[in-house]
Amino acid sequence: MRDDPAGLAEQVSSVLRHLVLLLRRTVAGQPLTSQQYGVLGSLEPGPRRMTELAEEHAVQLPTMTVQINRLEDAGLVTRGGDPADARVRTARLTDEGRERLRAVRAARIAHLTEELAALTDDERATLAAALPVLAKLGRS
Amino acid sequence: MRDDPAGLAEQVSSVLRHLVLLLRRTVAGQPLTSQQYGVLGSLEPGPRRMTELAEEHAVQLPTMTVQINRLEDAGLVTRGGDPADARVRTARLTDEGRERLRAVRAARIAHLTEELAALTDDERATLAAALPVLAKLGRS
DNA sequence: CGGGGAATATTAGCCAGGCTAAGTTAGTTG
DNA sequence: CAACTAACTTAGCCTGGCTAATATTCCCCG
Repeated sequence: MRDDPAGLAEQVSSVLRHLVLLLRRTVAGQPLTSQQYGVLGSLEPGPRRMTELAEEHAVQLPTMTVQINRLEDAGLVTRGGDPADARVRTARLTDEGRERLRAVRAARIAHLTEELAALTDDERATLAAALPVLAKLGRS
Repeated sequence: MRDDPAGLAEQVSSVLRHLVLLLRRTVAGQPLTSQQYGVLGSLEPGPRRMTELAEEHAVQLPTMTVQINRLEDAGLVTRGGDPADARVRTARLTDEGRERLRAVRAARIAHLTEELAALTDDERATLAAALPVLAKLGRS
C-alpha cells in the first residue's frame, strides 16, 4: 500500500497538513508575518515592480499593494518608479528592511536547525534526498 | 555542505515555502477553505467537543466557535451537548457535511495523485521514505 | 448545603491577508 | 487624437486568527 500514487497521496496530504501547522507555530510571535517576510525576501536582490511581486507570490495585484503599503508604513521598504514607464512602481528594501530580513531569516533557520539536530544522521540524509523530489511537486 | 543541520535547514526552509504555495494553489477555488475542510475531517469519526477541536487545530477556542458557526450556517454540521456535562458542546457532521467532505477529499487526493504520478518510481520511493521524518519534525 | 473558583463556550471587537470591482494615470495604436 | 490597454491604487467585502469580557455549569471545601 505504500507505492501506489493514490495511497501515497493521502500520506503526503497528511504530512503537508502537519508541516503547515509546524510552520505556523514557527512564525507565531515573530516581528513579521510570513507573508511580509516572503515579500521582503523577494526584494533582497533589488527593486521589483508590483506586478512581478504579485505574480511571484501567487496573489492579486491589490493584495500586493496593501502588503507594500504596510511594509512602507513600517519603514522597511520604499517605493520608486521606472524612468522609462511612469505607470510602473517599484519596491525596494530600506536598510532597516534589509536588517530585519536578515534577523528574521536567522531566527527561522536557527529554529529549523534545532528541529533537524534532533534527527539522526540517517533521517537527515533521507530528508535531504527527498528535498529535490518535493521541490519538483507542482512544477508540472 | 549537505549534511550539516544549518545548511539543510536553509534548503528545508526553501522547500517548505514552495510547498506552502503549492498547497495554496491546490486549494484555491474549492467549495471549502482548507480550514473548514480540516475541521470537517476532524469530525468524521464522530462528534467532538469544541475544546478538543481547538486544540487539535492549534487554534484558540473562540476561533473554533466561529468556524463551527459558519459550518452550521452552511448546514454541514450540527451542534449537540453532553448529557453528563451541560457545559460542553459538540459538533457533528450532517449527512450533507459528510458528503461534502468526501467530495473535497477525493478532489484533493486526485490532484496530489496526479502530481505524484509524474514522478519516477525512485522518486516516489524517496519521498515515501522521507514522510515519517517530516512527520517527526516539530514533534519535539 | 452553599458559595466561590475553575472549566466550557460564546460574543464582541480588533487585525492581517485574501478577493473583486471601480477609478486613475500613462502608454500604445488605428 | 481618440480609444484601448496596462499598471496601480482605493474601497469594500470575506475568512480566519487573536484577546477580553460575559454566561453557564460544575465541583470542592468550609
